[in-house]
Amino acid sequence: MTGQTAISVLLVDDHPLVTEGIGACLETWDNITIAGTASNGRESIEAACQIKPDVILMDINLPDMTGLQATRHIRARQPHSKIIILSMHDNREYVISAIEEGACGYLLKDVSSSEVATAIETVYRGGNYFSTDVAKALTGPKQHSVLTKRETGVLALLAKGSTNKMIGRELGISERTVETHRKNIKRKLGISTTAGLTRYAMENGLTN
Amino acid sequence: MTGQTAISVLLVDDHPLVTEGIGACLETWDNITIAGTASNGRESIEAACQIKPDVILMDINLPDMTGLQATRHIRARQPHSKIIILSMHDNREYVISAIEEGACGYLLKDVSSSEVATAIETVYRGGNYFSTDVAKALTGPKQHSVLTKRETGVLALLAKGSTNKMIGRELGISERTVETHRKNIKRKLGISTTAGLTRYAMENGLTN
DNA sequence: TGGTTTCTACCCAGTATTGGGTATGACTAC
DNA sequence: GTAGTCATACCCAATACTGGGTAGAAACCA
Repeated sequence: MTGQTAISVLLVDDHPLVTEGIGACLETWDNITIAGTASNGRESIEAACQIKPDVILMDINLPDMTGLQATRHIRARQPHSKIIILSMHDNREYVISAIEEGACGYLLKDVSSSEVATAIETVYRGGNYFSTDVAKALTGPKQHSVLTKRETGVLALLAKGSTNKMIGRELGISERTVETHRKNIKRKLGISTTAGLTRYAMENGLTN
Repeated sequence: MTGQTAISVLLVDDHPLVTEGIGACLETWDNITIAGTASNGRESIEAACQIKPDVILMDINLPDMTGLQATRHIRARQPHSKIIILSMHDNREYVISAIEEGACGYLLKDVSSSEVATAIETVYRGGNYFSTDVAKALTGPKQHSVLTKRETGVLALLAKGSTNKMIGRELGISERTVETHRKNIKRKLGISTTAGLTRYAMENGLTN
């Protein structure tokens, strides 16, 4: 610890082992201090408002909501805190949405702890940080984000095993509408079976 | 480090952040030392033969093979090393297979680093260690009814996106029979939808 | 403002799946 | 030699999904 105050960081991940591990790694940096941890979206929002950390390291897969939803809530209540999304799976298709929600950084699963530290420092100083592969994904030849948000939501529930009726109840829309979304998803992806859709969803990280 | 030699541990996970993190946590225990890390199945087998660690902490999801396949190979070449399976996702259905492959422990994603340390010490001393939820799954009322060969075959095709009719043609049996198999599979696994079956098949490596 | 996309919702007829059954021959284990 | 499992196959009625549509309201963009 030098004379200046360290950057306070809030860790959000539902794996205790991961928060503990990243915490242990980051604590070795003099200018970073772990101000707290949270294991789901609701906790992360509460912790962000209480602790008011400089930087939040947010996993994208949380049990109660996605890291992006948590990010939106936190940005609304605690705009001071910079948020870095940490995608432990290889789902890079959220990058655009993450930026839209106000995230300052996006790290893929294959980063080292020193890169995390660099990212924390960068966003703390007001910059943005995206791991190399993410940057490539952004500039690369057109990602197939063909599905709309609603369609993505329907597909995620579909892949979890919900029927059209259940999805309709869950999303507060008619079963007919779900059927329409389902048809459009299949047309857009060129997939005709439920099994195929489930595979697509799993391979693209739409399922937890 | 006391007078006695520390337990040497090999960490296997494709996320550098996870191996670094767990490593940093475990190094705080005097009687545990990280002898090496590997980020895929092939590397883990090589490292196990070279380093001959006392204990191997093996993630179940590796890029080139499953942790169970790696376990089998290592058990054949390096039977001295005790292997603990670490399932960072919630897939506990591998437990039986893990034991069959010769793993000495099985940890679910929601363990703390101290529980990992306990597990390492336990298996090092010749015991077995299963995190509480896993033990529950093993002893619980739920019969781990295994699928027959035919049922497995049907499930694999199902997960590929085939309809009952297509599966019947492919396997040279009646569509009625496929329906029966499908019913039995769903009853055995306690899954009611096609999407659920597809997920199960993918998580259990039936889709190659 | 005006066009486009997104989300919503429905119609219809056809096909597929579901969840109850029953049943028979073959093979396996004790 | 008999009990149990496996693979086969069918019946039936109910439910779910499919693949064509159309169409209005809201949101988004230029």
